[in-house]
Amino acid sequence: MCIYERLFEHFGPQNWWPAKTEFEVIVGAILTQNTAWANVERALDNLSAKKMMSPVRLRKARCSELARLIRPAGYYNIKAARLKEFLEFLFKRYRGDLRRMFSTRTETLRDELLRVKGIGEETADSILLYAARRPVFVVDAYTRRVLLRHKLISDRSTYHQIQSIFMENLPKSIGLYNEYHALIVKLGKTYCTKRPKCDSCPIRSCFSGGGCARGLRLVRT
DNA sequence: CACCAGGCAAGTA
DNA sequence: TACTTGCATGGT
Repeated sequence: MCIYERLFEHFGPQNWWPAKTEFEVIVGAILTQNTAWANVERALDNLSAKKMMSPVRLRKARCSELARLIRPAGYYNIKAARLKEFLEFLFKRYRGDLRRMFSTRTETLRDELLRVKGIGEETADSILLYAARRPVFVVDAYTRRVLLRHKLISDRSTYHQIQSIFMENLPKSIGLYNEYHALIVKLGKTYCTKRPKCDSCPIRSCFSGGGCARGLRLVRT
C-alpha cells in the first residue's frame, strides 16, 4: 500500500479545479496565494457575475475596478497588479491567446511564467498542471510541512529538491499529480496542523521504518 | 481575542 | 546570499 493509495482511500477524490476554464484556473492560481480557497471563490464569482472572466475583459478593466471585485480574496491591490502583469505578458507574448501560450514546451513556458512579476514557482507550476495540463508536481506549504513532519526533507530543502522527490519516483501522470497534490493539502489541513493528530493520521503506518527516504513509497513499484 | 489560509517581492544587512 | 516585512480578507 503506497501513500497515494492510502490517501485516496481515506479522503476520496478532491476534485480540484473541476470543469473550469483554463483562464479561470490561472486567475484562481494567482488569487489563492496565501489565501483560503473559499475567499478566492467569492472573488471568482464576482468576476464571472460581471462577465469579466476573459483575458480581453480583464485586461480592459481598470486596476481599481479589478481590486474592488477581487476584494474578498485579500491582498487585493497586490493581486490586481499581478493579474495585470500576467495579462500584459499574455497579450505581448501570445496575443492574448491561451491556446498559443499552451503550445509552448513546458520548461520554456515555466521560465516565461516565472519572469512575470507575481508568479513564483508554486503559481507557475499550478498553472502548468491545472491549466496547461502538463505533468508538473506542485509543491506548496503543506507539502513541505507534511514531508518535514515525517523527516523526509530538511527545513533547508529547496522547492526543486522537494519537487524532484515526487517527479523522480512517480510516473509522469497529470491526473496523478493533480490528485496527489490536492490530497497532500487535505492531509496537511486535517492531520498536520499545529496540534497534529498523528495517532489517526492515515499515512502513519507508511513510515514505520522511521522516516528515511525509502519509507516514502509514493506509488507501488 | 489570536491565528491562519492552495505566496511573492521588496527591503535590509 | 540570507532573513525580515508588507500585503488584507474572512473563517475558526
